[in-house]
Amino acid sequence: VADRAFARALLDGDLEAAARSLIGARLVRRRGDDLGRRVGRIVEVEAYDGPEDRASHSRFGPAGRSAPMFGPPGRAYVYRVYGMYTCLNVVVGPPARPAAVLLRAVEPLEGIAAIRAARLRHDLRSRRSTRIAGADPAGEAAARARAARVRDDRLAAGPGLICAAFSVEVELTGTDLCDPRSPLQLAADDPADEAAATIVATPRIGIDYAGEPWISVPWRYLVADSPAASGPRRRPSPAG
DNA sequence: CTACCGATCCCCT
DNA sequence: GGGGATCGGTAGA
Repeated sequence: VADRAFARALLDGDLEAAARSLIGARLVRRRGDDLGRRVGRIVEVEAYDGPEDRASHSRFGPAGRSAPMFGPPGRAYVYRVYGMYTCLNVVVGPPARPAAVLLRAVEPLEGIAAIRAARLRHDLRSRRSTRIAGADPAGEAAARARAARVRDDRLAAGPGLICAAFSVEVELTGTDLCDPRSPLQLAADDPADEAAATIVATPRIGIDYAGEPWISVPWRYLVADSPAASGPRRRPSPAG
């Protein structure tokens, strides 16, 4: 089944509308490493506006890592955070308004074995660098056991976890996510799908340094009650 | 449930 | 030299 193109025009207007248009869209990893095709549904995003938004990386100006935010909509802005994770943004708005939407959670749909393998690879790479060089078979076995217990719908339940699960590295910054030839791209949602999805808005996560009003503006959008959203979750609820 | 903590590295604030 | 658009673990109420 061919992916349906994601219309770039959806990203070129109002910031909130652009962010909401990404909820339900598909994130597709087509190639770029030895793992197979992976597809997931975007269920949680956050909007970051121009330099006046004191939580937005566009406040650093067009010369640094956030340069893609000052370019055309539909490209990726990828950066490393806290040393060991990466975050994936979709650039939105015209270049005159440097803004982006952070992808915060994705529900795996296809290629779940590959998604799980990519996450395990990331987990093992992270912990290997924390250990003295040499064998640590017990620790590695424990890491593998932990990874095996993660439910399918939690495999990309956070901005760092998306990038681990879809092999998004900083080298992919600037990639045109609306180009079907790209190794990482967006695709439209299933027309028979998403109709019943209720989107809720909350303040953004992890930006207390920005001060008000930026701490409180409700620019985090997520599918209500999605089991794949970020943050701690209990076991699957019996009645949905 | 809340709170805190460490890992790790690149960009700057 | 400071600190972060994270995450998983631990301790305690």
